[in-house]
Parts: sequence; structure tokens; C-alpha cells
Amino acid sequence: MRWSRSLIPTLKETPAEAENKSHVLMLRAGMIRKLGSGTYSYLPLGQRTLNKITAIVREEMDAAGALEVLMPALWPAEIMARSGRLEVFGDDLIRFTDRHGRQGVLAPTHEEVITALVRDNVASYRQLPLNLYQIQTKFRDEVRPRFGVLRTREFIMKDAYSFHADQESLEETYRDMHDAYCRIFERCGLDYVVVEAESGAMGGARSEEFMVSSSVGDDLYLECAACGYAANAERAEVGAPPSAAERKADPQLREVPTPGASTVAQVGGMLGVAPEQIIKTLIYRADGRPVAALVRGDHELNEAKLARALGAKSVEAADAETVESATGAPVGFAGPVGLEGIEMVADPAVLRIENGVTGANRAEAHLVGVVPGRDFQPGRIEDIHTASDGDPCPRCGEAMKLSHGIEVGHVFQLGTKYSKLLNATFLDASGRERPYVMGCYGIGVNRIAAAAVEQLADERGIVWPPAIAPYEVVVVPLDMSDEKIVAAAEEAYEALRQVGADVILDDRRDRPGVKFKDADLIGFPLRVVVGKGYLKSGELELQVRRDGSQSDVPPGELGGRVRAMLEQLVRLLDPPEV
RNA sequence: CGGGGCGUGGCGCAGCCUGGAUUAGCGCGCCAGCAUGGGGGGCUGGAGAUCGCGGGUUCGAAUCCCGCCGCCCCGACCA
Repeated sequence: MRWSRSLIPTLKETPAEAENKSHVLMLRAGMIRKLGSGTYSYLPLGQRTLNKITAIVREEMDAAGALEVLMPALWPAEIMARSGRLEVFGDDLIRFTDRHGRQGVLAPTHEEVITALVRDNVASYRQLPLNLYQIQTKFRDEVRPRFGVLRTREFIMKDAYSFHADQESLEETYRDMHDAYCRIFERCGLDYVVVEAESGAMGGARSEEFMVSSSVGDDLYLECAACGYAANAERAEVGAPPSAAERKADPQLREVPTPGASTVAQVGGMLGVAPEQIIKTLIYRADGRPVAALVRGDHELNEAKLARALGAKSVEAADAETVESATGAPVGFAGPVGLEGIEMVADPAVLRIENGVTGANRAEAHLVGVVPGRDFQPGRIEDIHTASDGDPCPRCGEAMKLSHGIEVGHVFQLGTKYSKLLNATFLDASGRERPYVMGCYGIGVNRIAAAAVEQLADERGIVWPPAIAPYEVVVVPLDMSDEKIVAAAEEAYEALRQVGADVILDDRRDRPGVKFKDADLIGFPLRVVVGKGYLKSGELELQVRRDGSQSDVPPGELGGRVRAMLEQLVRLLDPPEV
């Protein structure tokens, strides 16, 4: 491609709306332009990157035995009404009414359609397992689209769905998909972490997310550097806290007035104690029955963990009436001391508090000098707080690190949830009718591009991993009025095309500075410069965007050298073996 | 949904509070020309704006008032 024939509107200045790295740089590099909130056009450069990503995704999906299909994005609303997800998605669903007054939606994900498709066209276990995927635009009316292409209302997703006769078969495909995902993200040059994810209420279901560490990531996950345990913050288990040293103090339990102070922050402020010393007592309803859940003041109760610990189907915060009848005090003054007639679950961290503060079960009063074990005895001790930075790893006990991450992929064992809901069954070998066991697997295509920019960009601009760069190499003639230079650049361009390199020739009649700045901004992995040096020595300069290194190359060796360097760059970008 | 902010040539901004002389200004980009050719450089001359939309106040509105629309940020929500 000749630069002068393409459409690459680079920007010197940052558009006011852009905040984070990938948004600013993709806009400035002329890859994307915004149409409305959360909707973007991809210009030639942006589309090339997207195409490279989808090509990698296709290759790996096909290699893993998945079959590509294409389903509609435009649905009659009743499809989702039938599965009950009209309510589940709620306002996230983009709805419309057509000319006949029929209700429609734009597809946010495809479980219903694929399940019905397989139900109606597959009937026997002989055809299983079956793994179908598509690469297609999804629509979600995000409450707040943000961070450029990272969170949009319209995005490209690779979604795959697998159908099995049994759990064992599902697990095999699940592993294959997991491995294919690892290869995809490695090939895309991303440094990623696979984290355990919250699987929801359905027991047995497994789920993992693929995270790219980034400060603009919307997800939180914990990682243990010592043993490699990693999990989404909602999911992460917390190991036992280090065993308490001998108690130094034996504080006296007494009640103090705390008028108007009902939150941890207020109580802490009024009594001059740190949140870590406060025992937060939360009254919940687990399948209807009230329970008291105790966590440290600086910790957050994790409802999924509480439900699991109690073996409850659902837990919800109790209403004010329940709280009052259970504790005898208004909301905000509950405490474990003297609390009777209600099941009590305490987080292990609570038991390490030496001199605690907690509600007195009386309005406007708290207890100080509380010693767990001495002043109250919880019925159960369970990990029920949401993991936070520094919490001990559940496997090895080392401190875990909390990071923000961009979720670029997600694999999930669905089980029979949708097949049962939609009555999708097959006949097994003994002629029995059984629901499909299903898995689903998603990848955010645009997000991979944005995540790569977030992760690798430097002060000069984007640094593309070669596999997803819009062009692998740019040839830059520095003086378009010099025939020798132009001729040499044309030859280099041809030579690179001959060896199959993805190359663009910057044939604009601009000054060198403009060309260098643009090349840096867009982030082509390699740059071939033809200028004074060539006139003197007859050699071309080969420059590496990533580290700024350069070397002289005789024109005859250019093709081979570029190929070799691109391969080397791919290896440099490989994440360390996990 | 709550809070904050913004809409002025393609982009970044000024002007608005204290209506009128600014012909709506500046920088970047764009077009033509000259010189230049190793990091967004210089000179000359141009093109390009119904000041988000609608209504109102006024002799007069980019500027004041009302309504609407769009966009951004923080938070809540959601996966």
C-alpha cells in the first residue's frame, strides 16, 4: 500500500473526549472515529488490525475443531422472553418496534438462538460433541460506554457454544477452548492472566476469564506471585490469616454512646479507631431465614461466598424490620455480643481482631474492647469477604496482589441451563431423551486491539505486536525530490512484498519529521529508512519501533532480514510461560 | 439513575460573566506557490462557520432566559 493512496488522518492534538491511552492513540493514529456514544467507525488502519485479530481467532477456532456459523443480530423479542432473559438483561438490551408493531431486540449474546438451532437440527448423540462459533457484532446498551473502544454499545465478539452428551465431553472441549484462547492471546502479543471467575449459583459450573492487566480495566482480580493462583476478586478465596500471636492486651468490654454513627466510617471517626478494628455485623436473609454475617470493617461481604458457606440458594440483605427484630436495634448498631437466636457466620479475619469495636444491639451505642472468642462465639467461621489486596492466598498463604484487568476472553461451562430452559434434547445411546450439556466461550475482538495498545504503547505512540499491526513494516523515503532515494525506496517496497511482508510505503511529499512522528504514533513494528545514509553507503536503515534499535542492511538482504526480525519480535512479545 | 462539565470551520481552543466595532479571533490541519529535505521547521497567498436545535427577551443575541438534543468525566448499576 502507498500511504498517499490510503486514508490515514493522523492528529497532532488529542481530541477533548479521549482520556485513556488506547482511546487517545487510536484516534490520533487515524484508526477509529466516534459516531455516537459507544459507537465507532474503523478506518482502514483500524479495520486491518481487526481483520488480523479475527484471522487469528478463526485459525485457532478451526484448528480446535469449532465450526463457523453466522446468526442474526436482529431478533424477535419473544425469543428472549421465552428464556426469561428479557428481564435478566433489562435495559442493557437494545429494543425496537418494527413497522408492524412487533417488538424486536438487537442480540447481546446468542445462547437462545444457538440452542434452538441445535435443538431443531441435531437429534442424536452420534452428532456430538458439536462446537459452533461466529464472529459478529453484539449490541448492549451499556449504562456508561467509556474508554474508547474498550467498552462500547456495539462490539465485535467471537462467541462459541459447544454441545455435549455428558460432562466429561464438555470438560474436554472446555480444555481445548482454554488452550486455543491461550494461543490466540499469545499470538496477539498480549500479556495476560487466566483467572478463576464467579460461576454463579449453579453448582459445578466452571468459568475462567482472560485478563490483561491495565489501570483502565473494569475488572478486579487477585494474583499470587508465589504459586500462581489467580481469580476474579468476586470469586477469589482467601486463605487463613496468619495465626494470631499471643494476645497482648485483655481490654475491658464496655459500652460507649455513638449518637448518629451507624457506618464504619462514622463509628471509626467518632471513636478514633481504624476500620480494621471494627467488627461489621450484617444481617442477611438466606433462603428466608435471618443470619448474622461478621466481617472486618475494611472488608466487604461477598454474597456469593456467604450463600455457598450457608448452602443457600439465595441471600439478600435483610430489610430494616428484620434487622430490628433480630438485634433489637435499628440498622447500624448490630453486634455479635449477646446476639441470640440467630445463626452467626464470621470471617476468619474477624477472629484476629484483638481489641474490637462493634454495635451494642442498642440504638446510638457501640461496644469497645471487644475480644472475639471471649465476648462472643460465632457458630461458624467461613471465608465470606471479598478478597482485597494483601489477603493471603488460599493455596500457599502468601499475600496476593490486587490488579485491574481488561477482560478479553471468557470460557464457561454452562451445563444444562439453556438446554433445559429451551427444551433442547438429544437421544443417547440407550434411546433416552437428555438435555445437552453446554459450554460457551467469548472473545472481545475490539478489546484485544485496545488492550494491546494500553499494554504496549509508549510516550511516542502505539507499539503494535507484529501479528496485529495494521502493517508490519513502513518504508520511509526521506527526500521525495531525490530520484535515487525514491527509486531505492520503491525497490525496498517491492522486495518486501516479494517476501510476503505486510508493507506500506510512505510516499508523501512531507518532511522527514512528519513521517517519523506518524510512523511512531501508528506503531509499525519495523521501519526501513532511505535517506542520506543510503546515498553514502548504499545501505538501508532498519529500525525497530519497540526498542528504537537500528541496523544497516544491504538492499539485497532486506527481505530476509525483515522476515527474521518479525519472527524475533513475536518471540520477544511472548508472555513468560505460566 | 445521581453529581459535575461541555457543545463556536476537520481538530484543539478564545470570545459568553459585563448583549453592539471582530468583518466571530488564534493555533493545528487543508489548498496554491516558493524555498527546504534526518524528528510535526520557514515564507507568501487562499478556502473553510446557518456559533448543537427550537422558542423567547431586545432596536440588536455566539453572548441573557426557557425547552430539547448530543457528548464527556466521577459515581451507582451491569458482565
